[in-house]
Amino acid sequence: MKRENRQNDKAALAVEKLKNIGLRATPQRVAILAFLEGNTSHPSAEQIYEALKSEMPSLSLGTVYNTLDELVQRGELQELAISPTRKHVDPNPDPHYHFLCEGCGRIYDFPGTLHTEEIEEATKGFRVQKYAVYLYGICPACNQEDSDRSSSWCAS
Amino acid sequence: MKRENRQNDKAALAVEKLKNIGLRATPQRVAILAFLEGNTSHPSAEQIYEALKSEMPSLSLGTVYNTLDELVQRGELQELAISPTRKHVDPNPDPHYHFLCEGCGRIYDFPGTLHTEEIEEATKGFRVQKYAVYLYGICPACNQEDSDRSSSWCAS
DNA sequence: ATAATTGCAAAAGCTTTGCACGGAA
DNA sequence: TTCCGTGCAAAGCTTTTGCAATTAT
Repeated sequence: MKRENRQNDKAALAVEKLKNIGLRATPQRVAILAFLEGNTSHPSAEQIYEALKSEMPSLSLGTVYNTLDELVQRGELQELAISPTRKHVDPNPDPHYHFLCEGCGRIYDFPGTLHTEEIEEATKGFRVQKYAVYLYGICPACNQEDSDRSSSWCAS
Repeated sequence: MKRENRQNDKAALAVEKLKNIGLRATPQRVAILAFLEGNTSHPSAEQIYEALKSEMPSLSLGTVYNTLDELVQRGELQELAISPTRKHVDPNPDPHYHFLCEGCGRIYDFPGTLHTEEIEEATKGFRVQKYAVYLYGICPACNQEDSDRSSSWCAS
C-alpha cells in the first residue's frame, strides 16, 4: 500500500515534469522517469530497460535511449562517461563528483564543487560551461572484502 | 635536417622507453610512441592511425589499439574519456585537467590538481586511486569566431 | 629458435536511425 | 485529427578478438 502510493507519487511527479519540459507524457517516459526519481544507482540505458521490462514488456531499448537523450538535452538529468564502456545517467542534474568502484562497478555520488577560479588564469579566454569529476578506486564494501580475503589468506 | 634529427631523437627515446617497460621495440610501436612524444593534441586511435599510415602503410588500426592499451597499462600514457564517442590519449601520464571545446572538438591541457582531502569526510572508507577532471565549453579561438559572427550579424 | 607481435578480418558492444504503426493531446 | 512517440530491425561506430604469418631478441 505504502509502496504503491510512493510509486503513484513518482508517476505523478514524472507526468508533471514531462509536461513542464514540453514532452508528451507517454507511459514509457513516465515509467522511466518514475524509475529514476530518487534513484542513486546511476543506471545505464540497458539497466533501466531490464528493470522496467517486466512491468512494461513492450518497452524497447531504443525508446529508453531516446527518452534519456531528451531528458539530458532538457537538463533533467546528466550523462556520466565514468565507465569506459557504457554511459550511465544521474537523475540529479546538479554538479557533483562521481566515484566508480573498480571492484564492483557501483557508482557513488560525492559532494564536491570544482572551483574553476582556481585555474582561472589558465582558463582565461575559455568559457567553461560544464564539467565532470570522476574518481576511481575501491569502495568500502569491496575494501572490506579485500581485507577479509587477505586475513583468511594469512590464516591458512 | 633539424626536423629529421628531432624525429630521430623521438624514435631513440621511444626505443628506450619500450625497452624500459619490457616491450619489444617494433617499428609500429616506435612510430606510435615517437608520434605521441611531446604531442599535445590528444589524438584518438583513429587519428594516430591516419597520421602514421602514410609513413607506414602496413600499419593496422588494431595494432594502434593494442599498443595504446599496453602503454596505458604500463602508465606511459593516460586514456581520456572526455569525448562522448571516442577515447583519446594523452602522452603525459601526470594528473591534470582537460578541456574539450564543443565548437572545434579540440582538447586542451590545464594545470590543476584535485585535492581529494577536500572531500575526505565523504571519501572515508573509499580508496581513491585515480581521477579525471573534464571541462567542457568554448575555447578562445571558437569564442572569437562567435563574436565575429555576431558582429557581422549586427552590422548587416 | 621461439615467443611476442603484426595484419587482416570477423565479431562484439553500445548507440543511433528509419520507418510504419499507434496513441496523446 | 494531427503529429509525436513507439517498437522493431537494421545499420553505424568504436573497440576487441582470433589466428596464421612475421619478426625482434
